[in-house]
Amino acid sequence: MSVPSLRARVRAETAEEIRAIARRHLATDGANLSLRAVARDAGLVPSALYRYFPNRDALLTALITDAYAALAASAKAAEAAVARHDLPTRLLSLGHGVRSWALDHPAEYALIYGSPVPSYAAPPQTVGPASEVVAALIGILFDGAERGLRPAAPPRPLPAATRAELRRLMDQSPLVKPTWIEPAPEVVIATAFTLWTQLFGLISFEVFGRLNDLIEERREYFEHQMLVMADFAGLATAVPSPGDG
Amino acid sequence: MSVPSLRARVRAETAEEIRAIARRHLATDGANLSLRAVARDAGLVPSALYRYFPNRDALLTALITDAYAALAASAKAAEAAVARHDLPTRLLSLGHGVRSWALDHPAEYALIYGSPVPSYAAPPQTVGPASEVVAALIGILFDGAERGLRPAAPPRPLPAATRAELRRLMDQSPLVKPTWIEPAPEVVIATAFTLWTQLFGLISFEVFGRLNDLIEERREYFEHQMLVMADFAGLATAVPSPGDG
DNA sequence: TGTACATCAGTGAACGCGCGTTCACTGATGTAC
DNA sequence: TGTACATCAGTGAACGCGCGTTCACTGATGTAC
Repeated sequence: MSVPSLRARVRAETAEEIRAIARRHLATDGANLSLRAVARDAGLVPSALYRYFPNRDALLTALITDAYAALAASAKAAEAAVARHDLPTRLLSLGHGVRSWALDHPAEYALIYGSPVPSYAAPPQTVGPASEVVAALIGILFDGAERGLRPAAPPRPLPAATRAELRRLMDQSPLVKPTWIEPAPEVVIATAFTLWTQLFGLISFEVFGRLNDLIEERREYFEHQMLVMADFAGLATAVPSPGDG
Repeated sequence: MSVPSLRARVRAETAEEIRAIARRHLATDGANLSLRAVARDAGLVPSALYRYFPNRDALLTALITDAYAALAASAKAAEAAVARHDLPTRLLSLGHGVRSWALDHPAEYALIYGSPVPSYAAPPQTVGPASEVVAALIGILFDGAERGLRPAAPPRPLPAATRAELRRLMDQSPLVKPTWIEPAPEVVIATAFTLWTQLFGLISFEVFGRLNDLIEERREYFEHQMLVMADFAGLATAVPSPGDG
C-alpha cells in the first residue's frame, strides 16, 4: 500500500527524464532553454510538460536545485574519502570534488555559479544546498583550529562590521561551537571565506575559459593553487588529535 | 579635409547611442538582448540597425569590447592615482577600480566575467583588453620583487608544467624583465594569478549575489580580503626604491 | 557658384520561425463497492 | 471477482507574440566638375 502505484512510478521516471533532457539542453541554450525543444526530445507534445512543471521557471528551479545538490554531493564524497586528520588533503580533495563536477557539468555549473539568470529569482530552497561547500571549508578550518593550526601570516584584524557579521552567521548556524582559544572563530571563518572565494574563482576561470591560452595543464595548476591556499591557512601546522584516522 | 563630415559625425553619434541603449538592455535581457527592442528605444526601425552592425553578434562583440576597455580603464586609473611605491595601496586601489566599475555596470560585468554566452565565440581582439588587469597585478608584484618583497609563507615549489607555462607567458609578453634574484619570476607570476583569482572571485561573488544574507558590509569585507592578499604576497615587506613618489 | 550625380541613413513591408501557455479532448490506469 | 466511476498523462489545435534578417524604396547629404 505504501508501495507507489505503477502510475506513480512511471510519473517519477518521466519527470526525471524530462530533467535529464533539460540538463542536456542547458549545454547549448544556457539558461534560456526552450520548453518546446525539451518536449520534442522527450517525445512529448509541449503542453504535456505542464503535467510535470507548472511553467518554465519551475523547470529551471528544479535544474538549479538538482545542480546544487549534485555539486555538494560530489564535494562531500571527495572530502569524506580521505583521512579526517589530514587537513591539507581534505581541502585538496574537497576542491577536486567541486572541480571535477564543474568540468563534467559546465552548463549546470554556469547555471548556479555564473551570471544570474535575468528575471529569475532564486527560490529560498536553494540557499541550504548552496552553502554546503563553504560549510565544509569552515568545518576543515574549525577542525584545524581545535588542533592548534597557525596561519602563515599573523592574522590581520577584521573590520568591526565584518567581525560582527561573521559572528552572527556562526551563532545562527549549526556549526560546531569553538572550544579553542585562538584565533577567534570569526577570523577562522574569514579565512574559510578566502579559501571559498579562491576555490570558486579558480573553477569559474577554468570552466568559463579564462585560462585559455594561459594555462593548459589545468589540473596541476589547480592543485598547486589549492595547496598554496592550504599553506596560507596553516592547515599543515595543525597536529592530529589522538584517535583520528 | 581630415575633419569628419557632418554625415560622419552624426553616424558616429548614432552608433554610440545604439551601443548605449544596448548596454541598458543588457541589464534586463542579459546576453539575449533583442535587436528590435534596441531599435525601438533608439527611435529606429529594426532594419536601420544593419547600417551600423552587420548582425546581432557584431553588436554583442562591440559591447564586450567596450566593457573590457572600460573595466581596464577604471582599474588602471585607480591604480595610477596612488603612490607607485606603496604596493599594498596600489593593489587595494586597483581592486577598488575593478570593483566599483563592476558594481556600477553589473550586466556588462556579467557579460565578460559571467557564464560564456552560448553559441558566441569571443573574437581575438578581446584578448588584449581582457588581460590588462592581470598584467597590472603582475606589474605590482614585479615592482615588489625588485624591491626585495618577501611573501608571508615560504613559496611552495611550482609544478614543473606550471613553471614552464608561466615562463613561456613571461617570455612572449612585454612584461618588464626580471632584474632581481629571487623569488623566481614564475613564482611571482603564480602569486599574481592567485591575487587575480581572488580579486575576480570576490567581485563575482558580490555582483552575482552570492554574498546576499552573508555579508552586508561588502566594501569593508572586500577591502579586508584584498589586504589579506597583500599580506599573503608580502607586499608590505618591499622597501621603496630611492626616487619613488 | 551652380548643377548633375553618387552615396548612404533610414523606411516599411514582408519572410519564416520558435516560443510559452490555454483548453477541450481521449483513453488508459487506479479505486470503491 | 466484477463493475462503475474518478483520476490523470498525454494529445492536438490554437492564441498572440517577438524575433533576426532581406529587400526595394526614398530623400537628404556629399562630391565632382
